[in-house]
Amino acid sequence: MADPLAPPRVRFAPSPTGYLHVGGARTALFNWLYARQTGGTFLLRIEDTDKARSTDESERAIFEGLEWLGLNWDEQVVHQALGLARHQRDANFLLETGAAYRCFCTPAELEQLRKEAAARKDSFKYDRRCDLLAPDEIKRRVDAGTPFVVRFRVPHGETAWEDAVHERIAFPNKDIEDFVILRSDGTPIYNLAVVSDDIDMGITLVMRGDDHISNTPKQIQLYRALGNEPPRFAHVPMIHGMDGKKLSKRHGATAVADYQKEGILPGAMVNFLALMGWSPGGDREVMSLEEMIALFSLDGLQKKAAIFDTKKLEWMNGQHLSRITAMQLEPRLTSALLDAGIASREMLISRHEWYLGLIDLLKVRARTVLDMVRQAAPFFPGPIAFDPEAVEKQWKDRAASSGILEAVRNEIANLPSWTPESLEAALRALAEQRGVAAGKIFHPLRVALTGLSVSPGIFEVLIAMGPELAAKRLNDAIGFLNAA
RNA sequence: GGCGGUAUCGUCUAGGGGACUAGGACGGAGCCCUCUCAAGGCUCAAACACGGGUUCGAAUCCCGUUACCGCUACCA
Repeated sequence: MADPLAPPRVRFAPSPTGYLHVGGARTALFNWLYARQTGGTFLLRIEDTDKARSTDESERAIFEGLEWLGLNWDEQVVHQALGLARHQRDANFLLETGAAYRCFCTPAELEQLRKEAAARKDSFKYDRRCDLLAPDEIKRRVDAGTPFVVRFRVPHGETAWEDAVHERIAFPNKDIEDFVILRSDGTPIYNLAVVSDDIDMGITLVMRGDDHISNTPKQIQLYRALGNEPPRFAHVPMIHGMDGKKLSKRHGATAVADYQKEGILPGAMVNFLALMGWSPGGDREVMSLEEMIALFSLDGLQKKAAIFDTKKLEWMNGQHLSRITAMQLEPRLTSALLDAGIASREMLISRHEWYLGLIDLLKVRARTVLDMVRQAAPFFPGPIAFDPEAVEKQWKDRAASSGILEAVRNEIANLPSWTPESLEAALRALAEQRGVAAGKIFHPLRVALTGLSVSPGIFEVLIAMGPELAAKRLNDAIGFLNAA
């Protein structure tokens, strides 16, 4: 920590080897919230030193995921691979200062040593044999072009730090082996690259998953050997699946893009993610991004892994759906509607007021925007399917149902005014006239209009549909019933 | 195996020595509202892993045990 008063600099450092995972998104979110609250800087670094696994597509997926969530980063994106020269310089510096040494052991030899240790039921730790090589022997091998890796010589003692979420964590150095920092091909290993980059980027707080706890003592040693004070560390808990294991594809969707496709709002996703491992205290749950920025605190970070519960995510989404305005929701629903082929852009533009009203009608009882798409279909001209269960339940007696629908069609066709009140009055009167409960009219009518047994209030449905479409839906239903 | 981490309702969590008969939320059960479904309101079931300390007093502090998780690569 160079200057405790300087604004913090934090980073999110994913490796581009897949999609943006919800766990990664959550780590990014915490860093982002911290930076935004403190007036600090949030940086993005792509850890692409593993050429074999890194792809441009995954890098794009990470950008798109973060953008969708609204987690904008400051400054230029850093690509770790571009720091190669500096990584090598740092490794050489450590070699020169004697903090590191060359190791000529081949992977095969190492493998053999591991096997032997396993046979003895010992835990393997590199025995430093190459550190014992005489200087002229080392020179001879280097001159002969023998490949070598660079290993960091872990000093005696203990490495400890005050973690922002765990308090003090300490490792006896004897348990840390002399780890490799530079491969025989001259490329850096993770721990070196991370420390070199974090120093270079001026990172003051490293907030990351707690699966990095055991890397931390190695990194602290590197900071010191490189002549730098280590930053603060905050190790946040993992996110697990419902079975308590690390969240993976087996648990269903783990990519934030999957939730985007399923119609989760970014605000809800971020809100839900924030609550996995963080609590503002009290009973606060549904929050906007702004509220979270204001409330965020390292003190509220949880130590325990959280289990990803999609049920609660959906509930959260429902909450955000009901708080958001039709206007705010419009762009997201529009693209979903277009994708589903339910409406055309022209249709939505030409009846904009009506469209906004429809959104208000639907969003109350939807949990995702995909729910809304499903519920929106009947309000557009395309044909609808009659849900078999709804038919079974509400149109049990086909002839009678058909009769009711015809009566309704005639009744509302001649209505002088087309308002919720006039429609309700007319339909209730019809029920009375036929000597049946109002529900006996409303329910079959709902199936006729929407094909479903679930919809907004029936009069609102009629209004939103308008006389023309409603008549068409009724005729279709009557035709369906008479044909059967 | 070694090392490290964690442990409050099924799940997310509040709690930071007395206010705890352990609070809220999701999910579950039920009731109310009601043309259906949501939303909303109300009610119920549901937890301090175990064992020792420390203390007048422990969910809260300490130590063990157990369970779970992570790391243990020339991956990140």
